[in-house]
Formats: sequence, structure tokens, C-alpha cells
Amino acid sequence: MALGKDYATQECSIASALEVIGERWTLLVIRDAFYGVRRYNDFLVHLGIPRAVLAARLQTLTAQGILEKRRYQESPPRDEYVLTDRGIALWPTLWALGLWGREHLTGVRLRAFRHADCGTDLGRYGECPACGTVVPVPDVEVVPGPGLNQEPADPVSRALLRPKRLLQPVEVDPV
Amino acid sequence: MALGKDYATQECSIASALEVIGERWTLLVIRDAFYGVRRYNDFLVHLGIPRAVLAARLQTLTAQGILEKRRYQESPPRDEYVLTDRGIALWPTLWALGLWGREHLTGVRLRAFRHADCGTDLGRYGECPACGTVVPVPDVEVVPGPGLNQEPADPVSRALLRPKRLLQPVEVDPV
DNA sequence: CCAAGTTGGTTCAATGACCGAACCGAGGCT
DNA sequence: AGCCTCGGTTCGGTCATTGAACCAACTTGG
Repeated sequence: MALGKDYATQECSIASALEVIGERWTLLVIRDAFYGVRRYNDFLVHLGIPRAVLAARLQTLTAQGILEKRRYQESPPRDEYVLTDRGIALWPTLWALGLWGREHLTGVRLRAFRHADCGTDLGRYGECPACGTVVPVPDVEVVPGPGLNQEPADPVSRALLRPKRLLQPVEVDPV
Repeated sequence: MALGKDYATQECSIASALEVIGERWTLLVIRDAFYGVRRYNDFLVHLGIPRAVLAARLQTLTAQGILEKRRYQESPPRDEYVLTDRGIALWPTLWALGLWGREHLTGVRLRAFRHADCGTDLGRYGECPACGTVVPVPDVEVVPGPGLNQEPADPVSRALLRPKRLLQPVEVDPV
């Protein structure tokens, strides 16, 4: 977007935030990172994003300290992208956005989000109604619902059909 | 963006939401609507957005039922754009985004948001810590802080320097 | 009445972002 | 050697955004 041009004059933390995460695809990359997607190729097939755009987004997100590029094997050298604390702090935003989309657009609940400790569905603000506390992101369990396509083409979507916690890396079956 | 092309396949309420409000400028238009901006020209000068883009955004937001175009005088015919319930439901998202921007990017608190009934600053989820309840959007009072430019060029920014409630229309002084 | 101003747009050419496909290089496997 | 995977880069074509100019309806000032 090269947002800075106009957004910078906005004297507003919302505008500043949008400069960083407001570009096309960016929030979907971050959503996938919460779902445990970590590798270039997995983002690629799961999002259907152009390669050049993905490379650019990963680079700016890394530069902004939202993702961290981390070497996870030496030979061949391979890196993964994981959310930093700053990235994890975006969870309430994503949660609110998803809630709005579900209630005002799709109308269907495709996945359930639960407090892993007690199995209770999260409330409107991401809290656990049973425990009365805000649930830390790693304690949120994602349970895919029946509304999802059960035979998706790409292996990442297939791996995400299993319940798992947020941030926990997806295990993509090699074909 | 003409997002639908790829986003539609995403089986995700976040993706659906981004199709509707993910385009450049859209969320800033909505933010301004919360601040009480209602008229084409006021959006224009406050955001510094190209006219054609503003017209396009207002049209899609109206078509999506997020804004409502409402005739407020007959002669000359003049319309204003006001948030619908669906639009007002975006407040938690905007709040979360603004909080993230303030804590992780700008670091400065430019405006205070308070529960108008008791004057208490809102908590992290937009609740009133004193009353222990979620504050309805029209009961949120915006108090501009000293970090803001006190002599902004455009009349809308100047009008917004006075404390007021969300959704309450701005009163722009004619020059 | 006429001229100028206000409001809310539309149109247009130029620029920039995004797209999909092709290519590339490092390293491993057989 | 030859082929595969992973993580990119490069490239031409297309689509969105930009800023400036133009336009139409109506009002106000003289």
C-alpha cells in the first residue's frame, strides 16, 4: 500500500495500526500464524497468495516485529515464521473481527474456540465464561466444526481439521 | 480490492469480514463515523482521501448495510452517512485495533475513552472497570488529549478537539 | 436576475500494487 | 548425474489508487 503517505498524518493509533497490518493479505497471514502455520510453503498453499506478495508480507511483518524468522534446521537451511509477543497481542483484534464476520456476514460458526483447561466456549471478549478469566492465547483450543469442507484440496487445510491449540505448529502430512 | 477472488474460498469469518472492510481507507471511514463524521465533505477533508475512493467506499459500505445514507434536508437535497447497527457492532474490533496500535506502535495515548456515566477510563475490552459492565457505544465519551495537534488545519479535526460521545454528530464551524 | 460559492459527486491519465507464471539457486535423495 | 523440494526473485499484464480537473444542482450575495 505504501500507506505512510496519507495515514501518517492521522494522529490516531488505529491509523498507525493499519499502516502496519492493513495491507491486503497481511491479517490473513497473521491469522494463519495463530493457527500454527509457520512455513513459507504452507502459507502459500493455504492462502493461495501470490509468491511475491507472501515474501513481501513476511518481510514487513518480520521487520515490524510481529513475526520472527527462526532457523529450525541447518541442512538444508530452513526458516520458520512465528508470532512474537507483539504479534500475539493482535489476537483480541482478530477475535473481534471474526466474531463480527460470523454474526453479521457468514452467520455460520465454522470453528469453535474453547478454553482448553475446561472446554468452555469463549465469550465475546475471548474470556472463559466458566472460569471468569481472560484465556491466554496458547490455552485456546480450536475445534473445527462440521460446516467446514471435510476434504480440502491442500494439505494444510486438511491438517487444520484436527483440533489443536492456537500457536501450536500444524503437522502437515507429506503426500 | 475486489477481494472476493481469493478470499471467498477461505471458509473463515475473518476472511469474510476482510472482504467487506479490508480495503484501503474503509476502516478509517468507519472510525470517522464513530467520531461523528457524517458528511461527504467532512470525511474528505478529515481523511485526505481521494474523492473517487471516498465515493466508492461510501457506496460499498452502504450496500453492505454498515452505513445508511439518510436525507437530512430537502433543499438542497443533502444526505448524511450514519452507522447502522451492523456498523456499530464493529466497535470492539476498532477498539482492539486501536489498543494494539497504542501499546505496540505509537506508545502515546492521544485520546481518552471514558464511560460517560461515571467518567472512568474504559478497560482493555471496552468495559467500564468501575461499573463492571460493557459500555454501550453511545455512552463512550471521547476526550482528546494534549498529545494532539491543537491547531489542525482542517475544521473537522478542530471540531473533534472538543470532548464528545461516540456517534454524536460533529459540529463543524463554518469558516 | 446574474455571478460566485457550496456540496457531492464523476471522469481521466498516471502511478503503484497485485497477479500468475516462469525462472532460479541451494541443498538433498537415488 | 538427474530430479525433487523449499524459498524465494523476476517479469509482463491487469487492476486499484491517486490527484487534478470537470460537472450539476442548488443557494446566497449583489
